[in-house]
Amino acid sequence: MAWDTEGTRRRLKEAATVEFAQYGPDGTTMTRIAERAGINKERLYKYFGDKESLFESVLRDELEKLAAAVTPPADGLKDIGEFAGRTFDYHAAHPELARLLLWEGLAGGPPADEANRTEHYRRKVRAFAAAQRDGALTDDLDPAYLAFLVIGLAAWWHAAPQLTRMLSGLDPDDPDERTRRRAFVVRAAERLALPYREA
Amino acid sequence: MAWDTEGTRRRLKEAATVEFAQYGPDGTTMTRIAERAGINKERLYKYFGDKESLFESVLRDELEKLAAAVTPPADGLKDIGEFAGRTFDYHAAHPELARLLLWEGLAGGPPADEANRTEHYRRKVRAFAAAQRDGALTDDLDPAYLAFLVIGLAAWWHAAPQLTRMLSGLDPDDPDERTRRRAFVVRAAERLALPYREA
DNA sequence: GGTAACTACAACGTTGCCGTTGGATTAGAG
DNA sequence: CTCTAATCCAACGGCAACGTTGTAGTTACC
Repeated sequence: MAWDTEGTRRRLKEAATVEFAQYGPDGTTMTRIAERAGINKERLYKYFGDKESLFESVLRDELEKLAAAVTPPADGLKDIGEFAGRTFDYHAAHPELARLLLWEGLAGGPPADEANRTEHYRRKVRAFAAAQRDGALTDDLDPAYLAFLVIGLAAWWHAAPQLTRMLSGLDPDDPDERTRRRAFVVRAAERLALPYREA
Repeated sequence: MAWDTEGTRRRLKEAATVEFAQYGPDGTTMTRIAERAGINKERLYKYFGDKESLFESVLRDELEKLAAAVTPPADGLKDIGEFAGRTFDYHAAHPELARLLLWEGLAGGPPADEANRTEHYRRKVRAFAAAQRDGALTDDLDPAYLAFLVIGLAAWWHAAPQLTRMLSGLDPDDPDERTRRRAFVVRAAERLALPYREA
């Protein structure tokens, strides 16, 4: 069988993603990551260094995937509901990302890949501000906070799964429930961000 | 000096609250809790059992404090903006609670004190539904989701502190920044939940 | 004064994880 | 075939955490 170092690397990182998302940086063990990947633990250290570096590497990858999958709408955010809906879809399909972000936030250290991410968010804020100037979005709210909140609309469900269960009593994995949540996210984003319409 | 078993208990729990909020259930050590409280570790086990029980006890207490401090408005939620604002104030003044809730959510086990909390939330949802029937709130949105989102409005800042820093570049502890955030929360809640007004 | 409860202190056994190492296998490249 | 590089395997040292225990001192209460 041929050497497949890229495959080895990929399998390790996939396993690390699952484990980190599930158990967090503290609760995850390097041994279990290696076992899940079916690869010797020693490979982890050769490829990724220590646990912290591995976590950052995992998070960076997942953020890149999100950015690639959920492109901002070309029409200047006037369809902000759908944009929020698509962000929600991504998080629903990839719940690991939200969890990784929450672990990172709770850990409290400096964010991984901070420079790139900051630039990415600043671009988003500028797009929101531009849409406000065009009248596509309400100028009643600060664009940075608005962008922050739209992200929250999509991710908050994963941040407090206990609350959703206690509040609604419904299974988050039920397809109907997911559809309802998505519709809510879309409408909430519209109510928040669109200029008031005539009643 | 007189025995002060209640004081000992309280000091231990306060120390545990700080440590758990900061480092999470995994990152917290019983030894450090005892050191912070200035009380021998062995007392922890006599009073609270193992680490998991202590965490649940801490969380239960903090939730009770929130419920006692932020009472639902008597006027049937037509002033939902202020209600959201007061919830925000509480979380801003007691950031431990949000962090404890996030740790709990990420851990994934069954929520501490589930029965009481479920009942508490169900009451909230009924209040929202009643306000919708009265026309004080829009009936465009599911009351459970709406309640969930209003909580999120107040807590999301603490869930993703990296994002707020990268998006706005501002210090969350700056008083002016806090005032702005509060105003945003109030307006966002109103835009979300109040019936459309004539433009 | 004697007894029971509370507390302090220190050390313990056990367990588990991190990150490393040395050597044995396996596969490709010249 | 030989040399190099990737992988596996097993074990290691070091450390820190959990939860317990035994002993000694302190306070309340009868």
